[in-house]
Amino acid sequence: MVQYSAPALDLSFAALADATRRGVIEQLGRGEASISDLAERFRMTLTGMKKHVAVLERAGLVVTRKVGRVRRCALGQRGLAAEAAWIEAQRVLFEARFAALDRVLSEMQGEDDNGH
Amino acid sequence: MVQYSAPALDLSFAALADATRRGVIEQLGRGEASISDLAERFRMTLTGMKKHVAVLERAGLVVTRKVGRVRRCALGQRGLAAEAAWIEAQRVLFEARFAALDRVLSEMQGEDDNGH
DNA sequence: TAAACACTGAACCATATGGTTCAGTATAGC
DNA sequence: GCTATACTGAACCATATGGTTCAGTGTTTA
Repeated sequence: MVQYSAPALDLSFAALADATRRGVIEQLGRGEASISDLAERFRMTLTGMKKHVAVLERAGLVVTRKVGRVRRCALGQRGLAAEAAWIEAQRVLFEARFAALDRVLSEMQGEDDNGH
Repeated sequence: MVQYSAPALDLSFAALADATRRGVIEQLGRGEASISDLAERFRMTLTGMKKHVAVLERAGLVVTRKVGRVRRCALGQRGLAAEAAWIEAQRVLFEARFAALDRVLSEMQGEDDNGH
């Protein structure tokens, strides 16, 4: 594979490409949680959940801190702004292209005025 | 791994988690292209690019059709609406949580009125 | 009809992913 | 101090990913 770099969007979209991790984000949106909390809710071993949290943390979507023997997980400050921005920019293009197509189609249908 | 299902968001976020594929989407936003066009622009073999296009197609982000010996690739009708919606919903929560934190912090700092 | 072109598919490779178990380590509570 | 709790790390497994090469297949075009 020979990965030379893993820019922010690579990491965050990859992090979002898993239903469990999206669930974790939704969950943390309702409040902090420990690894145990999350592991129980998503029916998974502690080790498995810790890996998911590590992926989210590496992507900057989640932050954690150790409090006694418990690791508390919370949403990261960075949020999803960059991801939202990229998607919005593309959405505009998607829609622009189909709007253009629609115009062409309606011109082809609009037989009351003659094209040149 | 034992993947039981691959819902739409899994496929599309996974598709977006690669810089080449995001580049292909941006490119197709400026017009249709053949596999050869894309392979050349992204310095890759035809076979490699075809795989990327297949991933985008499976995610519903791109559609292709064969015209003679050329495969023409274009943005898919579905667009990125579902992905944008999920991200926006989470962004609201991210921001709500930090807004709440900010309120707590500024209350702690606002020493002109006494807390109870 | 022969040659060039555009793609396609199979096989291969190295590494990543999503899980597990098992054996620790550090902290909390009786 | 002992025990239960909460996590951590290493090792393992099956499959997926991101590329490649090589050998076709179907289409143009001269």
